[in-house]
Amino acid sequence: MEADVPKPSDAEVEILCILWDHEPASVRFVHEELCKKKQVGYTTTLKQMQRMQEKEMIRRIDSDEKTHAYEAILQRDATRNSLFDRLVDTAFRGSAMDMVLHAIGRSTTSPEEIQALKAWLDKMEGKTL
Amino acid sequence: MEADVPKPSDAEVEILCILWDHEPASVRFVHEELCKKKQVGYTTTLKQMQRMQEKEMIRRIDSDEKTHAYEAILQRDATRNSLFDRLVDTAFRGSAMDMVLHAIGRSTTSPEEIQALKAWLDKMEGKTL
DNA sequence: AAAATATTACGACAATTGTCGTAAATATTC
DNA sequence: GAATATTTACGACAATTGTCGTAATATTTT
Repeated sequence: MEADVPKPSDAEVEILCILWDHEPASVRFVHEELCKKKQVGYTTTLKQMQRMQEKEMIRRIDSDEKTHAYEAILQRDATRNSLFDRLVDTAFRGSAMDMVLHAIGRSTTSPEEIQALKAWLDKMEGKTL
Repeated sequence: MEADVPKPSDAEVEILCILWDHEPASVRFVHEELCKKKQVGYTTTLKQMQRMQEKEMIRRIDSDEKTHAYEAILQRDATRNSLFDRLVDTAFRGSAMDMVLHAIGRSTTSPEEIQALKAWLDKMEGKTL
Protein backbone atom coordinates (compact mmCIF):
# COMPACT_ATOMS: atom_id res chain seq x y z
CA MET A 1 0.00 0.00 0.00
CA GLU A 2 2.47 2.61 1.20
CA ALA A 3 4.54 3.77 -1.71
CA ASP A 4 7.99 4.37 -0.33
CA VAL A 5 8.58 3.78 3.33
CA PRO A 6 12.07 5.16 3.50
CA LYS A 7 14.38 3.00 5.49
CA PRO A 8 16.46 5.30 7.66
CA SER A 9 20.10 4.53 8.17
CA ASP A 10 21.63 4.25 11.63
CA ALA A 11 22.71 7.85 11.71
CA GLU A 12 19.29 8.92 10.55
CA VAL A 13 17.54 6.94 13.22
CA GLU A 14 19.71 8.63 15.79
CA ILE A 15 18.58 12.01 14.60
CA LEU A 16 14.98 10.92 14.46
CA CYS A 17 15.22 9.75 18.04
CA ILE A 18 16.32 13.13 19.18
CA LEU A 19 13.49 14.80 17.33
CA TRP A 20 10.95 12.38 18.72
CA ASP A 21 12.02 13.35 22.20
CA HIS A 22 12.28 17.09 21.70
CA GLU A 23 9.99 17.80 18.90
CA PRO A 24 10.63 20.99 17.17
CA ALA A 25 14.36 21.25 17.44
CA SER A 26 17.05 23.30 15.79
CA VAL A 27 20.02 21.82 14.03
CA ARG A 28 22.20 23.14 16.78
CA PHE A 29 20.20 21.35 19.42
CA VAL A 30 20.12 18.09 17.55
CA HIS A 31 23.80 18.40 16.93
CA GLU A 32 24.60 18.93 20.55
CA GLU A 33 22.50 15.97 21.61
CA LEU A 34 24.17 13.88 18.98
CA CYS A 35 27.58 14.80 20.27
CA LYS A 36 26.78 13.27 23.61
CA LYS A 37 27.05 9.93 21.87
CA LYS A 38 29.62 10.57 19.18
CA GLN A 39 31.73 13.46 18.01
CA VAL A 40 30.84 14.89 14.60
CA GLY A 41 31.15 18.23 12.90
CA TYR A 42 28.24 20.62 12.92
CA THR A 43 27.96 20.63 9.16
CA THR A 44 27.74 16.89 9.18
CA THR A 45 24.62 17.02 11.28
CA LEU A 46 23.27 19.85 9.19
CA LYS A 47 23.85 18.03 5.95
CA GLN A 48 22.34 14.89 7.30
CA MET A 49 19.22 16.77 8.31
CA GLN A 50 18.99 18.52 4.99
CA ARG A 51 19.12 15.21 3.22
CA MET A 52 16.54 13.79 5.55
CA GLN A 53 14.36 16.71 4.63
CA GLU A 54 14.69 15.96 0.95
CA LYS A 55 13.75 12.39 1.62
CA GLU A 56 10.82 13.70 3.62
CA MET A 57 11.79 11.99 6.80
CA ILE A 58 11.66 15.28 8.63
CA ARG A 59 10.19 18.65 7.83
CA ARG A 60 11.18 22.22 8.46
CA ILE A 61 8.82 24.08 10.64
CA ASP A 62 7.86 27.52 9.58
CA SER A 63 8.27 29.32 12.82
CA ASP A 64 8.90 32.94 13.57
CA GLU A 65 12.21 31.98 15.07
CA LYS A 66 15.35 33.06 13.31
CA THR A 67 16.87 29.60 13.03
CA HIS A 68 15.10 26.73 11.36
CA ALA A 69 13.30 24.19 13.47
CA TYR A 70 12.62 20.66 12.39
CA GLU A 71 10.20 17.95 13.34
CA ALA A 72 9.94 14.33 12.34
CA ILE A 73 7.61 13.19 9.62
CA LEU A 74 8.45 9.54 10.12
CA GLN A 75 6.69 8.62 13.29
CA ARG A 76 8.33 6.72 16.06
CA ASP A 77 6.04 3.74 16.13
CA ALA A 78 5.91 3.23 12.40
CA THR A 79 9.65 3.48 12.18
CA ARG A 80 10.20 1.11 15.02
CA ASN A 81 7.83 -1.31 13.42
CA SER A 82 9.64 -1.31 10.16
CA LEU A 83 13.10 -1.57 11.66
CA PHE A 84 11.89 -4.27 13.97
CA ASP A 85 10.26 -6.22 11.19
CA ARG A 86 13.30 -5.95 9.08
CA LEU A 87 15.50 -7.41 11.75
CA VAL A 88 13.09 -10.17 12.65
CA ASP A 89 12.75 -10.94 9.04
CA THR A 90 16.40 -11.16 8.15
CA ALA A 91 17.99 -12.43 11.32
CA PHE A 92 15.27 -14.26 13.21
CA ARG A 93 13.64 -16.18 10.40
CA GLY A 94 10.55 -14.04 10.71
CA SER A 95 9.70 -15.12 14.23
CA ALA A 96 9.20 -12.14 16.50
CA MET A 97 8.84 -14.52 19.38
CA ASP A 98 12.32 -15.84 18.77
CA MET A 99 13.60 -12.37 19.01
CA VAL A 100 11.71 -11.63 22.17
CA LEU A 101 13.09 -14.69 23.83
CA HIS A 102 16.51 -13.79 22.64
CA ALA A 103 16.07 -10.33 24.09
CA ILE A 104 14.87 -11.44 27.48
CA GLY A 105 17.51 -14.06 27.69
CA ARG A 106 20.36 -11.69 27.44
CA SER A 107 19.28 -8.29 28.56
CA THR A 108 19.84 -7.24 32.10
CA THR A 109 16.24 -7.28 32.98
CA SER A 110 15.25 -6.06 36.41
CA PRO A 111 12.62 -7.82 38.53
CA GLU A 112 10.39 -4.80 38.18
CA GLU A 113 10.57 -5.03 34.44
CA ILE A 114 9.75 -8.67 34.52
CA GLN A 115 6.83 -7.87 36.74
CA ALA A 116 5.65 -5.24 34.34
CA LEU A 117 5.99 -7.56 31.45
CA LYS A 118 4.00 -10.26 33.17
CA ALA A 119 1.24 -7.85 33.93
CA TRP A 120 1.24 -6.84 30.33
CA LEU A 121 1.00 -10.41 29.21
CA ASP A 122 -1.92 -11.08 31.49
CA LYS A 123 -3.75 -8.23 29.92
CA MET A 124 -2.85 -9.41 26.44
CA GLU A 125 -4.01 -12.87 27.22
CA GLY A 126 -7.38 -11.63 28.29
CA LYS A 127 -7.80 -9.93 24.98
CA THR A 128 -6.48 -12.64 22.77
CA LEU A 129 -8.46 -15.52 24.18
CA MET B 1 37.99 -6.12 23.10
CA GLU B 2 36.99 -7.44 19.70
CA ALA B 3 38.85 -5.56 17.03
CA ASP B 4 36.43 -5.25 14.17
CA VAL B 5 33.05 -6.87 14.48
CA PRO B 6 31.92 -6.36 10.91
CA LYS B 7 28.40 -5.17 10.69
CA PRO B 8 26.71 -7.13 7.91
CA SER B 9 24.31 -5.38 5.61
CA ASP B 10 20.82 -6.68 5.00
CA ALA B 11 21.82 -8.62 1.94
CA GLU B 12 24.75 -10.07 3.80
CA VAL B 13 22.61 -11.20 6.69
CA GLU B 14 20.36 -12.96 4.25
CA ILE B 15 23.28 -14.91 2.90
CA LEU B 16 24.57 -15.67 6.37
CA CYS B 17 21.16 -17.02 7.32
CA ILE B 18 21.24 -19.47 4.48
CA LEU B 19 24.71 -20.63 5.45
CA TRP B 20 23.75 -21.01 9.08
CA ASP B 21 20.98 -23.35 8.05
CA HIS B 22 22.88 -25.37 5.48
CA GLU B 23 26.43 -25.08 6.50
CA PRO B 24 28.86 -25.81 3.83
CA ALA B 25 27.04 -24.54 0.78
CA SER B 26 27.97 -23.69 -2.76
CA VAL B 27 27.33 -20.36 -4.36
CA ARG B 28 24.75 -22.00 -6.55
CA PHE B 29 22.86 -23.33 -3.59
CA VAL B 30 22.92 -20.07 -1.72
CA HIS B 31 21.85 -18.31 -4.85
CA GLU B 32 18.90 -20.55 -5.39
CA GLU B 33 17.76 -20.18 -1.80
CA LEU B 34 18.12 -16.46 -2.10
CA CYS B 35 15.98 -16.38 -5.18
CA LYS B 36 13.08 -17.81 -3.23
CA LYS B 37 12.86 -14.43 -1.57
CA LYS B 38 14.03 -12.09 -4.27
CA GLN B 39 15.22 -12.34 -7.82
CA VAL B 40 18.89 -11.53 -8.41
CA GLY B 41 21.52 -12.53 -10.91
CA TYR B 42 23.88 -15.36 -10.12
CA THR B 43 26.94 -13.15 -10.35
CA THR B 44 25.39 -10.80 -7.85
CA THR B 45 25.25 -13.53 -5.27
CA LEU B 46 28.72 -14.67 -6.21
CA LYS B 47 30.19 -11.21 -5.91
CA GLN B 48 28.46 -10.64 -2.64
CA MET B 49 29.92 -13.84 -1.26
CA GLN B 50 33.37 -13.03 -2.55
CA ARG B 51 33.25 -9.71 -0.81
CA MET B 52 32.02 -11.32 2.35
CA GLN B 53 34.98 -13.61 2.13
CA GLU B 54 37.37 -10.69 1.91
CA LYS B 55 35.73 -9.18 4.94
CA GLU B 56 36.08 -12.52 6.64
CA MET B 57 32.43 -12.97 7.31
CA ILE B 58 32.50 -16.32 5.56
CA ARG B 59 35.27 -18.67 4.54
CA ARG B 60 35.88 -20.95 1.64
CA ILE B 61 36.09 -24.55 2.58
CA ASP B 62 38.84 -26.56 1.07
CA SER B 63 36.93 -29.56 0.00
CA ASP B 64 37.65 -32.12 -2.65
CA GLU B 65 34.56 -31.00 -4.47
CA LYS B 66 34.95 -29.25 -7.77
CA THR B 67 32.95 -26.18 -6.83
CA HIS B 68 33.80 -24.03 -3.87
CA ALA B 69 31.89 -24.45 -0.68
CA TYR B 70 31.50 -21.77 1.94
CA GLU B 71 30.68 -21.63 5.58
CA ALA B 72 30.00 -18.74 7.92
CA ILE B 73 32.66 -17.30 10.14
CA LEU B 74 30.31 -14.87 11.81
CA GLN B 75 28.24 -16.97 14.10
CA ARG B 76 24.52 -16.73 14.32
CA ASP B 77 24.22 -15.82 17.96
CA ALA B 78 26.94 -13.23 17.96
CA THR B 79 25.50 -11.66 14.86
CA ARG B 80 22.01 -11.62 16.25
CA ASN B 81 23.30 -10.04 19.39
CA SER B 82 25.04 -7.27 17.60
CA LEU B 83 22.19 -6.53 15.23
CA PHE B 84 19.79 -6.66 18.10
CA ASP B 85 21.86 -4.38 20.25
CA ARG B 86 22.25 -1.96 17.45
CA LEU B 87 18.54 -1.68 16.95
CA VAL B 88 17.74 -1.42 20.63
CA ASP B 89 20.41 1.14 20.92
CA THR B 90 19.35 3.39 18.11
CA ALA B 91 15.61 2.99 18.02
CA PHE B 92 14.61 1.95 21.52
CA ARG B 93 16.74 4.23 23.62
CA GLY B 94 18.82 1.29 24.73
CA SER B 95 15.97 -0.41 26.49
CA ALA B 96 15.57 -3.99 25.33
CA MET B 97 12.47 -4.10 27.47
CA ASP B 98 10.91 -1.36 25.43
CA MET B 99 11.50 -3.38 22.37
CA VAL B 100 10.02 -6.48 23.86
CA LEU B 101 6.89 -4.64 24.86
CA HIS B 102 6.70 -3.14 21.44
CA ALA B 103 7.06 -6.56 19.89
CA ILE B 104 4.42 -8.22 22.01
CA GLY B 105 2.06 -5.38 21.58
CA ARG B 106 1.90 -5.69 17.88
CA SER B 107 2.84 -9.12 16.71
CA THR B 108 0.12 -11.62 16.25
CA THR B 109 1.10 -13.53 19.28
CA SER B 110 -0.71 -16.75 19.92
CA PRO B 111 -1.93 -17.78 23.37
CA GLU B 112 0.56 -20.61 23.31
CA GLU B 113 3.37 -18.23 22.73
CA ILE B 114 2.23 -16.01 25.52
CA GLN B 115 2.07 -19.04 27.73
CA ALA B 116 5.57 -20.02 26.78
CA LEU B 117 6.81 -16.55 27.39
CA LYS B 118 5.25 -16.43 30.82
CA ALA B 119 6.83 -19.70 31.77
CA TRP B 120 10.12 -18.31 30.61
CA LEU B 121 9.66 -15.23 32.71
CA ASP B 122 8.90 -17.26 35.80
CA LYS B 123 12.13 -19.06 35.35
CA MET B 124 13.97 -15.82 34.80
CA GLU B 125 12.48 -14.31 37.86
CA GLY B 126 13.71 -17.09 40.00
CA LYS B 127 17.21 -16.49 38.80
CA THR B 128 17.23 -12.75 38.96
CA LEU B 129 15.91 -12.32 42.45
C1' DA C 1 39.03 -33.87 -27.72
C1' DA C 2 35.24 -30.71 -29.22
C1' DA C 3 31.29 -28.58 -27.94
C1' DA C 4 28.32 -27.20 -24.43
C1' DT C 5 27.79 -25.86 -19.48
C1' DA C 6 28.89 -24.15 -15.21
C1' DT C 7 31.82 -21.67 -12.07
C1' DT C 8 35.07 -17.98 -10.97
C1' DA C 9 37.41 -13.81 -11.28
C1' DC C 10 37.21 -9.03 -12.31
C1' DG C 11 35.90 -4.73 -13.35
C1' DA C 12 32.37 -1.28 -13.63
C1' DC C 13 28.53 1.65 -12.06
C1' DA C 14 25.02 4.19 -9.88
C1' DA C 15 23.08 5.15 -5.39
C1' DT C 16 23.71 5.80 -0.57
C1' DT C 17 26.14 7.10 3.63
C1' DG C 18 29.01 9.49 6.62
C1' DT C 19 32.11 13.38 6.70
C1' DC C 20 33.75 17.86 5.90
C1' DG C 21 35.25 22.42 3.92
C1' DT C 22 34.04 26.77 2.08
C1' DA C 23 31.23 30.31 0.85
C1' DA C 24 27.03 32.93 1.27
C1' DA C 25 23.38 34.73 4.08
C1' DT C 26 21.68 36.12 8.77
C1' DA C 27 21.80 37.62 13.17
C1' DT C 28 24.29 39.64 17.24
C1' DT C 29 27.32 42.51 19.68
C1' DC C 30 30.11 46.61 20.10
C1' DG D 1 26.67 50.21 11.04
C1' DA D 2 30.99 47.56 11.45
C1' DA D 3 32.92 43.66 13.22
C1' DT D 4 31.90 39.15 14.88
C1' DA D 5 29.46 34.98 15.29
C1' DT D 6 25.98 31.72 13.71
C1' DT D 7 23.37 29.35 10.49
C1' DT D 8 22.56 27.75 5.76
C1' DA D 9 23.60 26.18 1.33
C1' DC D 10 26.55 23.62 -1.57
C1' DG D 11 29.83 20.88 -3.34
C1' DA D 12 33.14 17.26 -2.78
C1' DC D 13 34.94 12.69 -1.44
C1' DA D 14 35.95 8.16 -0.05
C1' DA D 15 33.78 3.92 1.35
C1' DT D 16 30.03 0.78 1.02
C1' DT D 17 26.22 -1.63 -1.20
C1' DG D 18 23.60 -3.81 -4.57
C1' DT D 19 23.79 -5.07 -9.37
C1' DC D 20 25.61 -6.82 -13.51
C1' DG D 21 28.40 -7.89 -17.74
C1' DT D 22 32.28 -10.15 -19.69
C1' DA D 23 36.06 -12.80 -19.87
C1' DA D 24 38.74 -16.62 -18.17
C1' DT D 25 38.57 -21.40 -16.12
C1' DA D 26 37.09 -25.65 -15.16
C1' DT D 27 33.65 -29.51 -15.75
C1' DT D 28 30.58 -32.45 -18.11
C1' DT D 29 28.48 -34.29 -22.26
C1' DT D 30 28.69 -36.01 -26.67
